[in-house]
Amino acid sequence: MALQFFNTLTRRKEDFVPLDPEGKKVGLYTCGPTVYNYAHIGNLRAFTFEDLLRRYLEYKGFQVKHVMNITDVEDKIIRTVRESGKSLREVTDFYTQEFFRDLDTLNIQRPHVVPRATETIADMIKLIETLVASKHAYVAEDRCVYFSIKSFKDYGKLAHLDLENLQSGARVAQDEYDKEHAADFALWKAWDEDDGTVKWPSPWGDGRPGWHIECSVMSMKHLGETFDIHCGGEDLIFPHHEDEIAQSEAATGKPFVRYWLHNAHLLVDGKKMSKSLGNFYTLRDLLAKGWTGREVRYALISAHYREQLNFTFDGLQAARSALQRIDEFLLKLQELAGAATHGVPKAVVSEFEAALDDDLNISGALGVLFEFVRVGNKGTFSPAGAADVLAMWKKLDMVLGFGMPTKSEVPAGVQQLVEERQAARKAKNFKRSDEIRDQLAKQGWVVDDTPKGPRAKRIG
RNA sequence: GGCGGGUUAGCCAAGUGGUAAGGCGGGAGUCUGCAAAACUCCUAACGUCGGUUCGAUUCCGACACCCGCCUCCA
Repeated sequence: MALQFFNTLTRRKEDFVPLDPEGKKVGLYTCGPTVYNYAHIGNLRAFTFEDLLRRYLEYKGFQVKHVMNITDVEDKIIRTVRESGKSLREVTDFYTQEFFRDLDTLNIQRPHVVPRATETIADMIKLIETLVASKHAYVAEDRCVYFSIKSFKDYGKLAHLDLENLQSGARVAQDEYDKEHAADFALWKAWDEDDGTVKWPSPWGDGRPGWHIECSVMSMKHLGETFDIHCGGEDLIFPHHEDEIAQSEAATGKPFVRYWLHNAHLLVDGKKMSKSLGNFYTLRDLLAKGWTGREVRYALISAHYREQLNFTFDGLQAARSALQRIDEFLLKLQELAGAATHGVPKAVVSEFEAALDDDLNISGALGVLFEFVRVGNKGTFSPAGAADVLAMWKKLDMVLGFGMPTKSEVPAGVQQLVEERQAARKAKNFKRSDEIRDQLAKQGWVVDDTPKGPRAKRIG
């Protein structure tokens, strides 16, 4: 079966065929963070989904050029700047760095190009000038430049909205009476006092770019006027991505993006994450509670990206146990030298791929792997067979990013106690052996007595 | 009000017009001095009411409940 993605634009699954005539290169743009605070696990779900997408594309042999923006000028950032007394750059540099640290913790691959909004302002002004010249945009009384949605006949094609419905339901900010249409959106925001020192010169006076224009400009700059895939959370469908389409296509006259992929949000304990409910978590919160990056990665990645994910600590515990099951299997293979050859069933790889080909059905793919683990645990492997399986798993892990387990290094002191305990057991001095076990536990080590002798493992 | 998604065992979560993967949990067993870990086996499910059909959890239509977007938001 061909690789298929659910395209928000058409609301159906479509075969994925890249723009590249040779079918090799893929342009991927993922909406990046607004760097005014630490990322929360809801944000990180989007980035783990996008990581799975990119890894699978690469696994399938595509050459992916992955671009992700950093939004480093925006209302909330300006507020943080004002309140902290720091410079814009100090604030955004700090949270950008922390953001990438989170990505590393979750083993998310870094994008190839990470443009910052504030470094792309000249290009944004150029695009806005084009839109003003072609009457798709106008300068209002308030000195802001707005995009005129009436000038773009396809407006609403992504979100499946029409203009009348937009007006009836939407709350319209009171200070937006300068606009010709309530849903017209700012391309350029005129400076006001609250902005402090945050401003750039433009043909329309000092100010700063609107949010939507950033993504249009940064994506087209690095991927071309039409590119393959654009991702983001489902909340971005409207207005953000709708507006990107409008301004980009109005400016270039070409289709902007071919496949739009959006991930559903996550809930925590069945409720929308919010600070007031006390169910708001950043990655560092979870790390502080003793969870690891890969456990969080597993929990975030193991449900289909278009389904709402209910994040719970029970779920994290399930992720931990599931990973332990995988680790035990792989560690066993690493140590094993059995009699019969088992070999790698070809079906595993093809079924794994078939699941992911179907709009990244990760649950199905993991199901295939666990099925294999169960069958594999029953069989025995020759050294060559075990090596084959490990090689296969390593390849599949390019997609999953869980990493291969390694035996924990046992310090000499610990190893000595383990041996002492084993000697005591041999001598049937169980009182002594249990004492040593307690002693090891205090040092953070647990001993498993396997048929092949004791094995020390670090706790946690 | 408009647009969209969901409802599968105790929990999480795939999928299918012919009674349904997987993970976690639970139970039993193997192993062990006892444990622990591991492994094996077992366990249990398609919101309600209609319709189409030889047959529906799967298609269609209602209903109920949940959730998202429509406003900064992954």
